Amino acid sequence: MTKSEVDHLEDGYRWRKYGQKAVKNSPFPRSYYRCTNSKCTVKKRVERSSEDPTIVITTYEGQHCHHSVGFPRGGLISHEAAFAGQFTPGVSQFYYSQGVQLHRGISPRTTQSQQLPIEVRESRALPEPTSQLPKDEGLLGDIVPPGMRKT
DNA sequence: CGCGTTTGACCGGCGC
DNA sequence: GCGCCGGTCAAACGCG
Repeated sequence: MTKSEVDHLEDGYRWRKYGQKAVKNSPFPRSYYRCTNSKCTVKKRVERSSEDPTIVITTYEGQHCHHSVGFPRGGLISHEAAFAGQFTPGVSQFYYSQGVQLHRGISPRTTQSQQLPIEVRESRALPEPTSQLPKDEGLLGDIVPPGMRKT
C-alpha cells in the first residue's frame, strides 16, 4: 500500500494503462497498468482504498527484467543505473513494499507524493531480491542500445 | 508522428 | 444455463 493521492506513482518504470474497472469494495475504480516494455510482462493493479482516499493499493504482478527509463526527480538516469537494475530484476516490488510504510494517520498534506522516501539506487544492494530471477539474458536490449550490450 | 490514455465490449471462470 | 465479476483488448482521441 502506498500513501498518495495520485495514481501515477512513478516507481521508476513506465506504465501503460490498459484497463479500468469499478470495484464494489471501493467507490473508486481500479486501474490496470502494464509495463511498456514488451519483454517486461510486469503488471500493476492500482486500487484506491475505500477508507482512505489518499491511499492507493498498488499490487505488482511479475518482475521487471530491465530498469527504469529515467527517474522523475532526478536521481539516476545513467546507463550504469540501467545495468545495475537489470542485474537485479524483480527488485522494484521489493523496494517498493519495504520502502513505503502505510500510515493510517491522514495528514492534511496535499502533495506528499513527490516526496516519497524511496531510493531506487538501493535496488542493486537489496539483501533478498534473488527470489526467482528470470535468469534470462535475452531481456537486455530494451533500453540498452546495440554496441554497449556487453563490453 | 508517436505514445499514452480513455471507454466500451468481449471473454473466461465461477457460483447459483 | 444464466448471471456476475474480474480482467484484457482494441479503436479512437488527445497531447507532446
